[in-house]
Amino acid sequence: MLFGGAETEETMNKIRTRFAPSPTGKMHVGNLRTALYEFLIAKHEGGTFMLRIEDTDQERFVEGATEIIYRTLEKTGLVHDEGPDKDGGYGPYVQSERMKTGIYMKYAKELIDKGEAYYCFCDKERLASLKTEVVEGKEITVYDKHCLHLSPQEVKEKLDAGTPFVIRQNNPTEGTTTFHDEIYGDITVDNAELDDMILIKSDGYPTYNFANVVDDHTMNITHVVRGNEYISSSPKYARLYEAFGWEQPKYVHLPLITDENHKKLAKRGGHSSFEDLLEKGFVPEAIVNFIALLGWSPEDNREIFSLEELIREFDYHRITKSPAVFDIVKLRWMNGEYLKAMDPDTFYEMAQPYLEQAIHRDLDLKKIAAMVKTRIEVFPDIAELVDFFEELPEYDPAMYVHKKMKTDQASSLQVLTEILPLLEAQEDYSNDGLYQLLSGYVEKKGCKNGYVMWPVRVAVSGKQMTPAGATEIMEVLGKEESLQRIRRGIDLLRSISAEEGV
RNA sequence: GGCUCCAUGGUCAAGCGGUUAAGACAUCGCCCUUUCACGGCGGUAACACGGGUUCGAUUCCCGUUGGAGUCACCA
Repeated sequence: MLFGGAETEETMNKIRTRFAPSPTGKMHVGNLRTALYEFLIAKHEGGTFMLRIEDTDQERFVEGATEIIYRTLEKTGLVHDEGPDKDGGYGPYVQSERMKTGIYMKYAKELIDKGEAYYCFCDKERLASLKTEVVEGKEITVYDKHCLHLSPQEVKEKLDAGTPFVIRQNNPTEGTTTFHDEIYGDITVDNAELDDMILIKSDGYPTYNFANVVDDHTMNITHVVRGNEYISSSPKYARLYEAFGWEQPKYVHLPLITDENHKKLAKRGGHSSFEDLLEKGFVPEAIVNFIALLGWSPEDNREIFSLEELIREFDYHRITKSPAVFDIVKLRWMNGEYLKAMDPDTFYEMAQPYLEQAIHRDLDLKKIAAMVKTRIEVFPDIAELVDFFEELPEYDPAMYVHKKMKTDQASSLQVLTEILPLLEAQEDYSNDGLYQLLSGYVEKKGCKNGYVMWPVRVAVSGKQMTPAGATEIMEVLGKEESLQRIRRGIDLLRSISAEEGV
């Protein structure tokens, strides 16, 4: 339930959110989850979801990273309404291009005029000489406002001389600054904690901190949604808004997604990027569904959501505060649910490469796909499930012993020997035909189904577990191969009993 | 270390002063079964600790402890 004022304000001003990644490599799930929530917050209210590329760090720029961003958004269905490729009247949508318009410098100078920022000519050496302490291997420097006290004359001289400079925010040293977060509530810090952060770098590019604020404001972003790691710098952003006299957006800070050691998910470190997950055989829908539930839950107990359903259900007020461990085991389960629900043709299409990699002989892969569909969680699981189709493995005759089925090696030998002629005579090698044949034998024999099915299955697969029953396997294998495998089983069992006899 | 945030089972989580403290994954057991899986049924397992406030705290406040994030001319 919203307060009256907020409600009217929200319904009048259309929500605008933005996903603002920097093209520095892979898209890890933390980023993706941020994008997802930004998308959902906007779409839940019929608002606008925008993509903005933050490429102000030319050193960290990675070739192809922008393409990864586009591809990921496309595959996950997080369609942006505005972006570099979709002008919505707020462009350019790439910060390096925005910079060319002079926008950042213009606003930085406005701040200088107001006394809220200043030129700084300190070089690396001076900065290094500043009071620094080393904590856990990290150097901590607090700028001493040295250049704030330069006279206008001195500033002009240095500028004219072409001395390299940066522009720093001029933060107060007394009092406190408070900003309101939609999830975490009011957060207050002493202004003494606020460093005079750099707004414009010596290469003329704005820092993330500055560009972000300028862009969010000029692009009319209503809800700034971002990871929790930004919460400690948010007071500085709030001060920037104040300094400009701009209205603050709503802040929605998201709880961190961590690894199993409860540490922030690193961009590096393997299996946490969207692309890695795809490679590991996860489907985008499952990934999206899973990360949606990392930090948010619906009112009921439902867990399986399509993107459309998420849009409908997503209320950002139900976002959690505490961090969530990225549990790949549960993702696997969820992925399995998606595979089971998938229509057979789509499943076959996606499973085909994995099947072809495991099986090179001319078998009905479609039938095999249907067998494994409900038994795997991710596609790579297929390989070890179907490898026996390719070739009958060497197997331990002890597999013929099954207490519950009341089978042992002797009984198996007998069963196989007795049914071999029946199978040789059988023309219909369909699952139904074979099942009927063997059932008939069972009936005549007056034994349990498993008493004959078990040894047949073992003979024909050579495996402890298979994705299907004996007759289904034989159907796929065909008459010739099936008979061959059963004869091999008989040979194996005979040689054992001969040994024992001696 | 300073600052900030967080704290319900192994994990994701519901709960928003009075509940037998949901549900899901994982785990264990049973059933079903042409093995395994699927499916069905059931079990083990949690409010970090100490003070308050209150008739009554998992829930509100304070502290302790623990964890995390952050402290760049990176985002």
